[in-house]
Amino acid sequence: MARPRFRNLDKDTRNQILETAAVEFAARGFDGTSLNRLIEGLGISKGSFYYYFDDKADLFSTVVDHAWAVFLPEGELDLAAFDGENYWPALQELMRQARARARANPWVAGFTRLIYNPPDNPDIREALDVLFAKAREFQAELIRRGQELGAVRDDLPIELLQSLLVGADEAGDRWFVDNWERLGDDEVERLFEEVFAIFRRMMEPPPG
Amino acid sequence: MARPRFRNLDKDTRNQILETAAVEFAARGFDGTSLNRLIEGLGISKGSFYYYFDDKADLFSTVVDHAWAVFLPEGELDLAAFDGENYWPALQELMRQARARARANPWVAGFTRLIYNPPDNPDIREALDVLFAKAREFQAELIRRGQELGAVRDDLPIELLQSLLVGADEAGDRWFVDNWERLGDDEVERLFEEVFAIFRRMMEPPPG
DNA sequence: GTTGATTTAGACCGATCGGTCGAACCATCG
DNA sequence: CGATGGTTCGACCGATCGGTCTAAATCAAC
Repeated sequence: MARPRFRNLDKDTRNQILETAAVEFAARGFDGTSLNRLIEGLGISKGSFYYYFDDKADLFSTVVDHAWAVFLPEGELDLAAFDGENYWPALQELMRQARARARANPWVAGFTRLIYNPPDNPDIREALDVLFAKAREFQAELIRRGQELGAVRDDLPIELLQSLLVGADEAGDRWFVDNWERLGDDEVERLFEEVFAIFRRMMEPPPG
Repeated sequence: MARPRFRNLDKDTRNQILETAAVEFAARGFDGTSLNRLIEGLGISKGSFYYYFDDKADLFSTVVDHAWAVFLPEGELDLAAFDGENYWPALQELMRQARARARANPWVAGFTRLIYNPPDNPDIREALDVLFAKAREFQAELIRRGQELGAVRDDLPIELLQSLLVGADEAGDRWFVDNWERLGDDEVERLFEEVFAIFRRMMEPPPG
């Protein structure tokens, strides 16, 4: 994690550093991101960078925390408030917000892909593992709550169902982000409802 | 593409080079793969490597062609033979074979992810673009044939439906490959049929 | 203005990268 | 045997990498 003095910088400066680094890490991965080019792009010197961060891995860890804050839905999530009546609408609203965040921070989608090709550096692997374990647990809680309510099928290994859903969801996110401008908000909303209906049919107990 | 003399090598030697390179490229990407370490692992010298390949990009292109051969189903695919009766069983069989290939060549799954973080090298970008354009077109043809037969819904942009399906399919592939050993062939087959039923419900016109 | 702590700057380091090149090796000829 | 053409080898090159370090700039307190 960044040295304490990092907090002394302007909030804008801190944000610019973390966002720029996040975009670069998301696009090129940890090893693929050049620290030299990054700080040159930011207009800060090497000495300054190492004054605020221990090393490249330290910057990455800080960015991971930043990414997690963006990934999480706003406000606390009260699973107990989900009941048989509102489970599907509440889930749909969560996904709608997630899609909005994905559009506002397109690098987050790139970040999620880092887990598949982790670098050798063990600190980085651990930071990614922790991040994605949290994300997976969050998704799994939503699914399990649906199973408790009888809304979601429980005849498949939950990891399998979760994999299918997350895979489809990430692909859908990508498609919506890529085509949002062309389609306009209304068409996106209409298609999003269709897509959510597909997700719901994936999750519900199969007919027959 | 590799120099013509590459064909003079034993088929085993050629395969070992291409498979080892494929695994490495799939795991670390183009830029992340070290040519020095690769040839050291293969036990060949730098001089020998450059005797058969123009450069690293040339090796990559050759590997891409190799990957495409593995990705494609065996034998020719006759879309006209798909009719309303056998569309779903035929599609299921195609997916079953794809899953078997994914298990036998796990690096192919890693290869498909390269498209999301392409390196700067324009030759590599083009090789990847061509490869994935072929793959997408192949998938799209299957979907369009289903639409002609009235089996598959056509009220969504086909690229959206295709994205969702491919995203879920790749995630499912990954899960099956990771858990195959633990589950055994029979359980994998049972779960695969459940998963295909999910894909079918994603593709069919929605009820109601 | 002087002092001392904080912050910035960039020259420099060893390691590794992809790629070049000339020498050596080796089989097949006359 | 020597000559020849195909093949292998590894030292070497410039570029770039992440990281170190010292000196200068800046700021606050008196």
